[in-house]
Amino acid sequence: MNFVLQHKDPFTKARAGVIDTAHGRIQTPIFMPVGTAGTVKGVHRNFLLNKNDVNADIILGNTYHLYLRPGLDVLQKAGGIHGFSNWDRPVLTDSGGYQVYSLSGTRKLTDEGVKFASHIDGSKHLFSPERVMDIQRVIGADIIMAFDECTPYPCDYEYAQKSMHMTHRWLDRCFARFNETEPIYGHEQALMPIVQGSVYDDLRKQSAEYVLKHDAQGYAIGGLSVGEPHEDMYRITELVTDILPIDKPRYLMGVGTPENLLNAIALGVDMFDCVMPTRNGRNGNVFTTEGIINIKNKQWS
RNA sequence: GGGGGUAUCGCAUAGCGGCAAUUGCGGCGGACUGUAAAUCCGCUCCUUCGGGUUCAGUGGUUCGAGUCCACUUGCCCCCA
Repeated sequence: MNFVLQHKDPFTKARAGVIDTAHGRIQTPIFMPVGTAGTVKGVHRNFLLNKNDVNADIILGNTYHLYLRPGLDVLQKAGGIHGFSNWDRPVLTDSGGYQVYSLSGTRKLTDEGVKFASHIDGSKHLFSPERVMDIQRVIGADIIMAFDECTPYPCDYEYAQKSMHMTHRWLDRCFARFNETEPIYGHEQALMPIVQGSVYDDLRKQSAEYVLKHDAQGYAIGGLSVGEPHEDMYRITELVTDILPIDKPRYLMGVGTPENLLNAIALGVDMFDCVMPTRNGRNGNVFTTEGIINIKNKQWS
């Protein structure tokens, strides 16, 4: 994977660039539709591909969900996520770090990793940083994410700090495993670290500096858009993008609303993903220049 | 013509003597930020919040009837 920064906005920190992957080119800033289990819910494939429609340069998949269903055997036989989903453009897989947060009721967190009780059948599965790297090798996305803990909000300082250090140790283990393994399907995979530290400036600074010790091809900001005030989200985003290298893409995970996207782009973010358009779309919401409308309400039909 | 069944709040259903009355759908409103979400949460007879008026209609039994009885009406089934 290779990133070329093409333009910088003279008035804000916004940038435009190009990411090249084995499965094609991604123009940044980019919004990546979320296709958790290998398909973007509620959006027809043609609509996703057509030049005049979404024309998605890249979509997301999720390690936890794909691992549980269809499972690694099926994925490997299909030639990875690209074969399984019949999608030949780039794919990024989230590591399951978000599920550490969203499935907090059915998992056990230790330094070794996370023991999940499957939301499908209750079966137990240990996700360690090493295991998550191995799984993402089998899934075969072009960009894979480090295993982290997405901290909740609110999150007290002590917990945020402890969690951040654990995420850092996990990051080192992710890179160690990543570096001692090879892609399975012959195309390059890039591993992205994730900055944590909740809404605490000093932790975020520390985390942003820590992840840089790994020479990655892009850096992500996680643990935001989990219910914190927007001003916290923007302040932390700017604090982190100011530390991250100029010549590497920055990925703000889980963001967001149209307004969030524009503001974060102005703060120097290049990549985004969010379930909001697909989930809200399935629930009848449409974002318009006049505001949000609910097309399930009769007045719009 | 003879016999049997049935009627509940837009639709579909529950109800077997203490009921403003179950559930689903529909309708209306809201929520949703690295997807346990085509999900979830309200409201859905009227009300001046005290209460009022309801289960096809009319009458009856009963302290009390959507529930039991009689008749009327509508629909459904079977036999001619």
